[in-house]
Amino acid sequence: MDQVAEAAGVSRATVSRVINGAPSVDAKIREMVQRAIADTGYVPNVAARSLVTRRSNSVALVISEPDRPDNHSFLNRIFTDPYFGRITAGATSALRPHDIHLVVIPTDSTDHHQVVRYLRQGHVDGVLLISSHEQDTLPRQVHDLGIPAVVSARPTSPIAVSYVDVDQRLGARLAAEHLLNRGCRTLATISGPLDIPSGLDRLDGFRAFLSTRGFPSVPTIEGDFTRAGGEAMARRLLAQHPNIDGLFVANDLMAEGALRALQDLGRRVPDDIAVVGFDDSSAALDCRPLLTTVRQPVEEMAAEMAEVLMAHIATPGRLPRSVTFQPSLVIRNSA
Amino acid sequence: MDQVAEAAGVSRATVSRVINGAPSVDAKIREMVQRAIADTGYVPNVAARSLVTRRSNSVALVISEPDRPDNHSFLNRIFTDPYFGRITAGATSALRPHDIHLVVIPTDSTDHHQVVRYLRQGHVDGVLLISSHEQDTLPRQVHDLGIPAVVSARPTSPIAVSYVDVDQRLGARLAAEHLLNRGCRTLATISGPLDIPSGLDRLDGFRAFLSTRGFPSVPTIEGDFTRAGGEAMARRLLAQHPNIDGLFVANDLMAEGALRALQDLGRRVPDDIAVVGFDDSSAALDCRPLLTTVRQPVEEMAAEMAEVLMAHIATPGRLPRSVTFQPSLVIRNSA
DNA sequence: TCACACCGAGAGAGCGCTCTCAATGGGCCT
DNA sequence: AGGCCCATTGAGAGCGCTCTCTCGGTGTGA
Repeated sequence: MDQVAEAAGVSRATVSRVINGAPSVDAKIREMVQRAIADTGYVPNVAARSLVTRRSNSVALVISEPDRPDNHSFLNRIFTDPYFGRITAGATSALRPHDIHLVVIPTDSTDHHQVVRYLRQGHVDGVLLISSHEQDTLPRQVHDLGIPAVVSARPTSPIAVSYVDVDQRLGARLAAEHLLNRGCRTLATISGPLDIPSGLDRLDGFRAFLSTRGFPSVPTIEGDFTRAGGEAMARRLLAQHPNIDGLFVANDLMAEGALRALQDLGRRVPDDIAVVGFDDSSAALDCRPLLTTVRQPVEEMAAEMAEVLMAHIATPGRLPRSVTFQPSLVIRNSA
Repeated sequence: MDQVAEAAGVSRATVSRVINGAPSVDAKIREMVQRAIADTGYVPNVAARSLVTRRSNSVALVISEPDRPDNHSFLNRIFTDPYFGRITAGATSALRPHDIHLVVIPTDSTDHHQVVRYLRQGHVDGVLLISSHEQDTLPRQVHDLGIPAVVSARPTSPIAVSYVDVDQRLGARLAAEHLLNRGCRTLATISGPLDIPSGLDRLDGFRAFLSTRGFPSVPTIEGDFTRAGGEAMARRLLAQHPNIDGLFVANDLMAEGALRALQDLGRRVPDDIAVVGFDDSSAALDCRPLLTTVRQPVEEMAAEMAEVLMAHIATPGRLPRSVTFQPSLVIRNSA
């Protein structure tokens, strides 16, 4: 930096001002400094900068997955579910204009300690926390750290924290309505894990709406949000209730598996049985027939999370607030 | 830190020594300091530390994907292909004991500039670079930066850089051998993209071995390593060559798609046509029938990449070296 | 013409840590 | 017993940057 200052014939302070875009610099001097920077190939030292600004200009995207008793590692699940790619894309797009970097940290409950230590050390200015598991203690721990944070869904315990969510119940209702409108009269659902709020809310919303329309009870089977789980649950569901003609599956990945099971069982979709998914992820387009599904604007939600987080970082005392997005129905070929 | 020093009745220097595990500290004093640290809840400031040590204790995992003309974003591809989850898991496991953090940076060619800037700024001590695309300029750019780096595959241009790879040709040979041993006599392959070394090498190895066994020409169709691509290519291949009885698909994801196509076409697997994949990823277990495939020890390879990188970081002048892993055949039900 | 205000640039003090170098003290050798 | 050496600890100088405070210079109004 001293080199640059000397090359431009100014003081370090002025070089700093130019780099940080301070308005009070003469245009000519600014230009000289910029040329000097280009000539010397100078790159600011981030450590020194954050030492004084107490900003790292990066935020963590912590993806907290419960450890389930299956043979797939949580990393594998995270990198296989298109949902997380959309989250990353959305957050990145919002952060990039502010030149803030995203550090992706996948975790399961076994290394919460590591994550907390990382956050405490001040590597990042704030946290985007993707946590859906009800028993997950990470939201509370992060909250107690006092570091700015935004959570991806309504927290299960009453923590004063900002969050962004989609109206899950409304989404389920859209699915139910559509199935009824098509003429389906024997509805069923493969729910998500019931220890996850989104799983619970979608099931609740689906049942609640149907009961107002004269369907007091609906065959339900609990799934795990994976493709293989969807396939297995569909098989089991149809074995128990062979005459189902409308199926709501709580996410697209399971719906993809369910469609495969239905095909194996010789059911035509949507003629014999109509299927509606949830998410509108890329998996919906991998399905045959193409999946009718409830669209969750995941990218926009992640971007909003990032915006809210940046606001919290900029204004430390800011009160938590929540933002709810509306889902919409995307009609394709499966229903 | 001063607080801790005062509480323990020692100097800052001694506190620093305790934190960094210097051996020359009296056991009693060490203990006092540790208690003081616990009492005060002291956490070292990483920025100040890296300012003086010139180490960030984190490395970047840069996943560079070519931008292909499809409707899925590269982020979606990265977060959908199980391969990257395995890479992350392997690298993490090797880095964790050294308390080094992994910053995952997905990128396509449009933001190489951003990535390079990030690396130049000294956020990380080194780079694990996952880059397979032949025209990818990132390996060269990273190399020119002079920052320690390890690449995931044999670089296409002759760059003096360490890399870790699997013996692709041998893997393809294992597949070919297995198909012949089963009695298949009309073989074909769905290759990977031919502008990617792994795609090319697998095709080459497959053909080269078969020609030594009296099969001078093998029907080949170029795929794109995606599930949908595998399905489409399998359809096309079988339309042109209806009597194929043995198929080598250059990765598991495409093989999954191919199996789906074969099922649609009414071919029984493996009785009518045997299928061998490549990777042994979790997708192999999503297949019906379970996929016979060439196992690539991706986790181990990623861990090795991390080890080599740490060696480079510890010894700046170290000469580049390459490590090649052996693939193995995993026999399941599809062949 | 003078005083005042305001704008732009420089000087210098840290940010919190590590690490070298010097100092102190105890043990051991002669 | 004296001296020397090694083992520990303390003191203090930076690491590279930002930012406040100060100062010089120019413009404006009376």
